[in-house]
Amino acid sequence: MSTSSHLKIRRSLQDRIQAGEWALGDRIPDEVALAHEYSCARTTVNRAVRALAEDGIVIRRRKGGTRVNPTPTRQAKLRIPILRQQVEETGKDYSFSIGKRSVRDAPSSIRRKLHLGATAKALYIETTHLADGEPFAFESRWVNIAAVPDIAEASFNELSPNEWLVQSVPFSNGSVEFSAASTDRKVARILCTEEGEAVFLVDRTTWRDHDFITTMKLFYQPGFRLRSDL
Amino acid sequence: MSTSSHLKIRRSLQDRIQAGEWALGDRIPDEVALAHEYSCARTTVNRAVRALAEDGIVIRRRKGGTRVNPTPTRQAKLRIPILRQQVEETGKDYSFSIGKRSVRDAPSSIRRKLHLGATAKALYIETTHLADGEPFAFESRWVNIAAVPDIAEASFNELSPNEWLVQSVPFSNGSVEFSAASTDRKVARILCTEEGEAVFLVDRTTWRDHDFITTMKLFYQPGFRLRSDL
DNA sequence: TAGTGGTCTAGACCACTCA
DNA sequence: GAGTGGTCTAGACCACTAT
Repeated sequence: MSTSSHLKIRRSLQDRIQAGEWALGDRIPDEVALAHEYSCARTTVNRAVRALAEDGIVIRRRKGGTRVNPTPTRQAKLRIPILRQQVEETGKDYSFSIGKRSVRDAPSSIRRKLHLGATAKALYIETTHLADGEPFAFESRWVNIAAVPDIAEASFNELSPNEWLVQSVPFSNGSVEFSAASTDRKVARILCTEEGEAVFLVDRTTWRDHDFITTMKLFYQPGFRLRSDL
Repeated sequence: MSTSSHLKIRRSLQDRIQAGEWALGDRIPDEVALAHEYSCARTTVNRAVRALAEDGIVIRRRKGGTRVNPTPTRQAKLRIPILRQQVEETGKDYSFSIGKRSVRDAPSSIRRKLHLGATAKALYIETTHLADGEPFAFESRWVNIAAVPDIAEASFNELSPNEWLVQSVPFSNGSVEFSAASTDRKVARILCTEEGEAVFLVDRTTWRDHDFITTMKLFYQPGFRLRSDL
């Protein structure tokens, strides 16, 4: 199970940078030199250094060479799991219950967000996600029916709207926003907590090409934490 | 400015997956077949498909082939900028002010977190980060002096503790946790907001190899949102 | 203009794992 | 055992950009 050579080189270079062999902003040897030093093909060095660049450790420019990133900005890769997975990872049973479900005129804020016309109808669904029967998160979602007509007939007996959409429109584009919110009376009741409590809020909007699909707000149980390594 | 071939192939494959040419869990052609189809070397296909695998779009196994990920888990890459950048990106002027600063016996919760001995001293610093003079975030930080002795003499006239540490110990490891918190009286006063208001909280711990360096809590102004594309 | 990274190729051998 | 991805090589040409 010998580690691959490009990985060894990658780690070696990262260690040398951490050890201070090159300071922030310093230029490190070019690929040909490193290939000679590590006794391998330039392609292999390229792969190693390219990986460091993708992680923001170094910055590369043709002719300018490769330099240690002078403004290190660590990036966390956040996995955004489906709620079912998020719950099951804690060893609990996942279930959900649909609260409201109706086709309505979308309010103007949602019409703007989803680029819908003034007369467009949208599907509104409220879902409570449960862990061992206890409320885990509350989801309030708008779906652009024109983009996903099948959803009008989905039963959501087996799959939550969340999962249904993921399976139906996988790998669409989207954006997420994380913030903190105070529970209003309604959300507090659903999450079995006090009004005004601070909860973690995820705001997510999804589209495919130029068709806006859905937007949702997800209010997590107080105490929820989203964790990631750097 | 023709796009590179591996990128074209990557996009083409992703489009074909989105278009439903292969369903979730389906196997896509192997590298040799794709290389023939796209009239290029297998190496080039490999790079394209490898990128898809890194994004979680497909799952690869030797002998098993490459399959469309049946449980698509989108991952957001969150840039975690230095606060100065975060403020300046909004077009405002960044500044900071140091509140408390003292060397103390670390409380037991911090000692546990940083793996410090019972007698270890630690540096405690409170920093308020300002945007155009208005409070933007409040930081409460513990530093393991044994790991970064120089920090005892740092003046923090130019650089905030945050920036000082990034420059002094770049590319260390760490973890981040995002959550929501209610402001207590002290934090509310510093952020010029009401007690009990919901704020976004970042909890971050950093180490180098096996030396624990620092841990901090960062309370953002109410209304702050952390955004990312999927 | 020259140096450096970006990409591509054709071929090779190996490691894993499915049947 | 055999099929597939994982990696590596040696060489080539190109694209960008610092000087």
